[in-house]
Amino acid sequence: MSGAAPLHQRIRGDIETKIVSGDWPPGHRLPFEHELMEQYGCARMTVNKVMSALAHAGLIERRRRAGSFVRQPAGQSAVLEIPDIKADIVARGQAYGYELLSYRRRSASGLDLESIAVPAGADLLVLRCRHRAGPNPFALEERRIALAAVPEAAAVDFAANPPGSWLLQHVPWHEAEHQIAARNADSEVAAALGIAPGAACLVVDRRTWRSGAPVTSVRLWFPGTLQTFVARFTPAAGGR
Amino acid sequence: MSGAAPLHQRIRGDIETKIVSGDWPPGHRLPFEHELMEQYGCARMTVNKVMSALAHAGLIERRRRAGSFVRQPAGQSAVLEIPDIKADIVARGQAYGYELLSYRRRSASGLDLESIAVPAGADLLVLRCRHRAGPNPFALEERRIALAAVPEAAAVDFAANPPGSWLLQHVPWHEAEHQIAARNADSEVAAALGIAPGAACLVVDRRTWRSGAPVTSVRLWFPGTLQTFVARFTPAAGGR
DNA sequence: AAGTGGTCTAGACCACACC
DNA sequence: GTGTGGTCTAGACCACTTA
Repeated sequence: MSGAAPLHQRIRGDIETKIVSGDWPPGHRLPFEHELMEQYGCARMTVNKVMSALAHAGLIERRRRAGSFVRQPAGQSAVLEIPDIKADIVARGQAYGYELLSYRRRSASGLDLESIAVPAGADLLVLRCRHRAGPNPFALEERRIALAAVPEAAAVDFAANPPGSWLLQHVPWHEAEHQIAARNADSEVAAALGIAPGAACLVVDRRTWRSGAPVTSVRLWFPGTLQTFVARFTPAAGGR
Repeated sequence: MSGAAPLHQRIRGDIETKIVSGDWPPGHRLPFEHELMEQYGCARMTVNKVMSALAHAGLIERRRRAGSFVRQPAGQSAVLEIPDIKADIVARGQAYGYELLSYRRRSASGLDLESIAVPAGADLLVLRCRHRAGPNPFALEERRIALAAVPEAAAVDFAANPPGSWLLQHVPWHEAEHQIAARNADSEVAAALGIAPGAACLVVDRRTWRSGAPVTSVRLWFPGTLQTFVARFTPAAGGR
C-alpha cells in the first residue's frame, strides 16, 4: 500500500515515524539533504520539499550550515473548529431556530471600543439574537457591525437572517481574533438562555477585520453544559 | 522592501491580496499555472509551490483539468495556543508556585475510562496539584498517568516536578485531544482555587496518546476570570 | 482526447552561519 | 573558506478529470 504513494510522502512518513516513536529524540540531528538524497536515490528538491514541510509543521528546525534538528515539543497548540452555529445544530440532528431580540442603529461610543475598534461616532449596527436547538435556547449572540466596512448590512432583514451567516457570505475573506473565557451568566443572559443565573457559560469573543479595518465583533454565550470545543491535533511546537 | 523577498513569496502575497480583498471572490478561477509562469517569467515549479501552499492553507481548492478556485470560507477555525502553565505564569511576570495535593497509585476502574482509555485494572498514577501565580492559586490539575506507557513515572517525585513538565520532556512527541468547556466550581474546586463556590471556571481536558496507546489525561480548572485563550488566525476554510 | 495539476529530475547560484 | 539550507530553472512523465 505504500508502494503507490508519492516518494516525498514515503520519505516524510519515514522521518515522522522516527521522530514520533522517539527514535530520534528532540535535539537529534537529522540526516543532511544530500544524505537523504543518496539514501532514497532521488533529487535534492524532493527531500527539500519534505524537510521544508516538516519545518513548517513545527516538527523540526532547520539551521543553515548546522543541519536539521528535531524540535522540543514545547507548549501545546490546538486547532479549534468554531463551527457555524446553525450548521452545528443541524449536525446534531436538531431543528435550528433563530430570533432577533433587539436591533439598533447608532453611533459608536467609547464603550464600544473594547469590543470593536472603530472610531468614535462611527455608524454601528448593534444586535442581540438567540439561537435555538429544537425548543431550547442554544446561544446568545451580541453582535456589532461596522457599517463603514459593510454598508449593505443596513438594508438586510436580520430578523430572518442570522448576521453570522449573512456576513460570512458577504465579507468573504478576513482576519479574525478569538478569545475564549468562562463567565457566570448574569440575570439578563440567564433569562435569554433559560438557565439559572450564575450558571457557567462558555463565552467566545470574535473580532473580525478586513484589510485592517474592523468589520464586526460578536460575543457568543453558550451554556457551559451545552457547548464544548474539541480539537484533535498534531503537536506543533510554537512553530511558524 | 519587496524587491529582496523570494519570488514565490511575492507571488503568494499578490494572490492572497487579491483573495482577501474580495477582488477574486469565492468560486473565482485563478490563473492556470502556465499563465502565472508567463506573467512572472519564472519556472512552473515556482508557481506550483505557491499554489500548493495556498491549497494546503485552505485558501484555494485545486482540481485537475479544471483549475484552481477561491474557496468558500466556511466555518471559523482558530489555532489556540495552550501554553505550558509554568511558562505562561512566568511570562506574565509572576512567580510560579506548585504544590502536589494528592498522590495515589491504583488500578484503573470503570470510572477512569471516560478520562483515560486504558483497560480496566491497568496501573495508574492519579494526582491532584495546584499551580500558583505569585501567592494566588492559578489552576487546579487533575492528572492520570498510564504506567504501562510511562513506567519511569512511578519513580518520579511529583512533589517537586509538575507532571506536565516531566511528561513533556519524557514523552517527546504524541497526539492529543483537547476539549474546552465552562463549569461552575464545586466546593472542592473552589476551596483549592480560593474562589467562590459556583464561580465559572474554564475547564480544559486533554488526553494524550503515543502510537495509539493512552499516555495521560489531565483536567485543568482555571478561574474563568483569570485565564482566557486567545487565537489570532488566518482564515482556514473547513479544509485539511 | 486534451489539458490540468502532481510529481520528479539534475543541475545551478546564493545567503548565511560557523570556522 | 566551507558546507548547509533556500531558492530557482527548464525540462519531463504521469494521473486524473472533464469535455
